[in-house]
Amino acid sequence: MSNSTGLNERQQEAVLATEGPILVIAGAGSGKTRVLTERIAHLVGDLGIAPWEILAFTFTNKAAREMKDRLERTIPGATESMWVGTFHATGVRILRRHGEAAGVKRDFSIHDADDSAGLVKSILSRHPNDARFIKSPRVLRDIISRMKNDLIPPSLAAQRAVGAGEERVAALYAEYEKELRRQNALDFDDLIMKVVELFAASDEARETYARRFHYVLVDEFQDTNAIQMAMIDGLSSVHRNLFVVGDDDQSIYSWRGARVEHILEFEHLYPGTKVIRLEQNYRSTQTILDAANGVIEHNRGRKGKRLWTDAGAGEKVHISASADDESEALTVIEIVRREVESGTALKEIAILYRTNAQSRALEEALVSHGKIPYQLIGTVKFYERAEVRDVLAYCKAVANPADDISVKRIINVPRRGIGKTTIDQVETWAVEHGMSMTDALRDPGLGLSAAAATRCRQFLEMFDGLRRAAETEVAPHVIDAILKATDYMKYVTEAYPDAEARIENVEELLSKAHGYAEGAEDKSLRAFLEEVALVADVDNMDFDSGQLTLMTLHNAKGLEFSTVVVTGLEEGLFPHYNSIDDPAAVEEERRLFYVGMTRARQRLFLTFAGMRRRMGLMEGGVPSRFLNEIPERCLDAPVDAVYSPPRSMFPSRATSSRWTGGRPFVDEYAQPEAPEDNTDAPESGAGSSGAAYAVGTRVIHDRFGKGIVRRVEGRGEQTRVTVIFDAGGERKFLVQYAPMRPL
DNA sequence: TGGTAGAGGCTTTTT
DNA sequence: GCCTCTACCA
Repeated sequence: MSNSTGLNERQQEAVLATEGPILVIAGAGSGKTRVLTERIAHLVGDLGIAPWEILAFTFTNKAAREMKDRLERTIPGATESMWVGTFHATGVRILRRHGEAAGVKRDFSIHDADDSAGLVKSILSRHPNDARFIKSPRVLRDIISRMKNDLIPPSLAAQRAVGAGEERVAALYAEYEKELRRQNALDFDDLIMKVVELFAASDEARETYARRFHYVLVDEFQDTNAIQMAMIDGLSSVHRNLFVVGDDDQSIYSWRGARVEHILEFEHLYPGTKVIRLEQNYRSTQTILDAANGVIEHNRGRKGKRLWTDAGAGEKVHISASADDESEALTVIEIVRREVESGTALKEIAILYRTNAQSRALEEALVSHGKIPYQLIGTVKFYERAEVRDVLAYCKAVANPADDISVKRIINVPRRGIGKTTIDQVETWAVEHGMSMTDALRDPGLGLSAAAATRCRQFLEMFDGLRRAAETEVAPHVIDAILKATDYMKYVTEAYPDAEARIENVEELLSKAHGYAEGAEDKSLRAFLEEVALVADVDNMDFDSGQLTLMTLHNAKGLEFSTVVVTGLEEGLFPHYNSIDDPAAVEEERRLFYVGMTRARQRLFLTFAGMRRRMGLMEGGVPSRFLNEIPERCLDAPVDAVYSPPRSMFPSRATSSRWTGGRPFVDEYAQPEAPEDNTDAPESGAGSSGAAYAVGTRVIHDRFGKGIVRRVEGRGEQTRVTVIFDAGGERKFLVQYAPMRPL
């Protein structure tokens, strides 16, 4: 066996077991990436398997690139014909070749999440009655996405619909699909789903791939959803050499349809599966592992494993409390400063948080401190900036003129006097006649006013010129032509006060296109767009630039750092409000915390704040239940000991907050509650004023007005009530502090 | 048609 | 607290 020295017994077993279905349960830091690459190297280098007979799925493009790089170092040239990529990228590859058998035209556009939401929005605008019952286009889009990921087509959704609401959702879903087809576009989910449909429709297509791929490997298997599983199953249906690596404890994407069950049930799905467990950790200290193990053991739905290391105990996990999010940020800076002082490189430090919104306080503190260079992953993504999206919308429309979402975005940018009225008119005509908007513009029956018609004709002339350019020119030249034809830079200069930064972004897009054209085989605009559509923010992370990294816990998956700070460990934030009532959701939050903790090699810091600005309001919080789940011997101080900041820190801040109305700092730690059995019991709790609340009590809140108590939890000082307000909305309060009384 | 100001919604996580 | 959408006026 080549290059496999230094592997432990279990790892070697995983590398060498090449035939049949294999499930590797790989704990955090157990060297799974190494096993994956060694295994491929073994297949190619020792067994003489052709690279093009191997297919490997990774979670991000970055992971794919890294795997290829590692392989290239072992076996130069091996990865050229090997398929290593995300499910989405692989789906596109298959659909460009064989999509037509599933009704997918070759020049399809890829609609990203924003495009899809825009499409849903325009559908809802045609159904004002439905729009009233659906909170936002995004919500409906997410519902549709979930159905697609669960392999539910519109017809099945309609069949299964219970009640008028679900029937309408199914109908809107059907219309959404119809619109995508009219626009010759696929959304993210389609990139996988259409492959599954293709395989179902054409055995020939399926077998073409299944015969070719003798070995199929899947990384991060715990985060695959139903369509991905169906795709994997189809692709491995001939040779059945399916090798999946995952960790049920690190499943954090159930909200995207991912199913841990795929790991838990793999052995039943694929009889004869060999299961290999990797539990030796090569990353963290024993103390960090003990802390993480202690937390994750509170979950029920897991296969169960216990990570160990021979790296030694190391330092205790550090816990610190701050009065509010601003001082938490200062604490973080202080931690970073000391780490750097003691010789840790900035690029070896990561600050993690549950929600992107938390990055603001941290970033502001870093900016005013001014001496710590940092990179922020994931907030305003490059490809989501308005100016970048504008230029890309031109590209997409030029590559696929049926792409109405893109056409609508650019038809009046820069301003050319084609306003809302005209656009609506064109769109209505297009939808009614089943044609694209650009075709509708050419339709003599459209009947625009003379002035509007002239402007539209001018637009079309320019647009057609760009189309001709796209047929022959490489991507960067087409973008150049777009910028010139529209005088886009001049528009940006005039339209935005921060034009300079925006121009830089456009220039960066252009240079990305140049870079792409230099390396890629297919230099066409369409190919470039494909590349761009599938990159995630994580793909652009740079860990060699000597900067501190700030990102969400989700983004930290698969990474490791010498020092990790997990911030915002408060009930309601982590675990998040939206999860707190659902035990399964809390377990996922716990897994997310587990993922965060196990990113750390040497030192782990956990911080929380007594008050936090949330959507503009100050809200108080108690330490996360997760902190109490860490064995005390692993901590440098007991949670409740750090959680008693001097009261004097508070009044001035608290009284200035609109939300708390000067409520005092909660200074005792609230124990996580026993499973609640009093959900609807009319149990009363005593408020600070001695007022009693029961389910159904009418109340008045100083800020939110009148409402009715829906739920009472806890007792004594910890009594919390959930109130539905007449004005709409539902909120949970600690009775003791809420400016509220019974009516 | 385009500009502006005020209201309202939003924030859980993303390929 | 910020961003986006809408309504209204020029």
